[in-house]
Amino acid sequence: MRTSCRFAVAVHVLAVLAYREGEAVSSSRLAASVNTNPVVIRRLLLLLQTAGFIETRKGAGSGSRLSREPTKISLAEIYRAVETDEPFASHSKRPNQACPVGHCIQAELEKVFASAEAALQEELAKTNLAKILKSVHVYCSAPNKDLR
Amino acid sequence: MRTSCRFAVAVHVLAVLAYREGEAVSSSRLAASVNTNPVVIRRLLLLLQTAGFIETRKGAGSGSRLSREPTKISLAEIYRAVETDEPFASHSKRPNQACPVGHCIQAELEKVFASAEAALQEELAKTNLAKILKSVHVYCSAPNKDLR
DNA sequence: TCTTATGTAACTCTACGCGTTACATTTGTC
DNA sequence: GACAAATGTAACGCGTAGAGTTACATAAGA
Repeated sequence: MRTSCRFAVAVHVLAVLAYREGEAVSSSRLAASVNTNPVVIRRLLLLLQTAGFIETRKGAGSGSRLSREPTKISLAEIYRAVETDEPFASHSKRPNQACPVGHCIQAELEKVFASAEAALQEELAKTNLAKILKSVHVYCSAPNKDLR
Repeated sequence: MRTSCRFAVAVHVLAVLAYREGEAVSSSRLAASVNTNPVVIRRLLLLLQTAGFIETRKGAGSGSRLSREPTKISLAEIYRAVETDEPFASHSKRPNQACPVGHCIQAELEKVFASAEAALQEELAKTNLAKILKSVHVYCSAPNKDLR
């Protein structure tokens, strides 16, 4: 199976930015929250910029902040922004076209893959960043504690 | 993303067995249709045996055949039989528990992942092997031609 | 006994994601 | 202008996983 944690980290990062409500957060601080390397975060931030979720500025005291309301960012959009491949992969080599099944199986599978992928994204679209953030607030009784 | 083509190949193999309607098919012939190595097929056949989709016998003239009607084999079952990992992966390292977001983001993500995975499988459950086979027949005007 | 086929181990090749270091560049501050 | 802080980005190493391949022991029918 595909096993990239980009989607998980992307939601995490955006949740932190939403939690900080417009304050600029550096890649180092985001990396400290995710527990990874700042460069990994910066690579991800580029994708989130392209998708229009965040703005990033260079220089001292700068960093990234949300450029869209958390209610306007669905998990499906985040998924599409950072996940390049589809969850399904077809044959690595072309099936034998002389076999009736091999001849048309890929076309059939493509339809199945497409509908499954659509169902997955529709489910993700039901949740947005604000909902995720709400859960964070529920679990976190002391929201003003120093986070890194 | 996860990118194993096991699911695609599994559907392909089962479709060939369904097409052959109970006739024993060797891993070599299945491999020829999929266009891969027989050992790759055999490894997959073991999973399909465990799932109860097929029976396999050794010896001359033997091979695998379906042990369940194509209408009784849904794509969701095939998916679960051969795909070990989930389409989503969480953080590679544990998030910073001192951060409010890091502290509870994984639990929230698990819920999201579970519902998305469920939606995906529900969509796959709408299709079964018989439907796939039907499409093959539609496309294939000469079903008795020599297939390998 | 011979042939055919599976089960399975062991190995290589390849691709990819993550992590890391390094550095040029930009931007704000003193 | 000098300095500090931050991003953008290249380059590399590491670990993992799937696919493909070879080889061989074992089973089963002819």
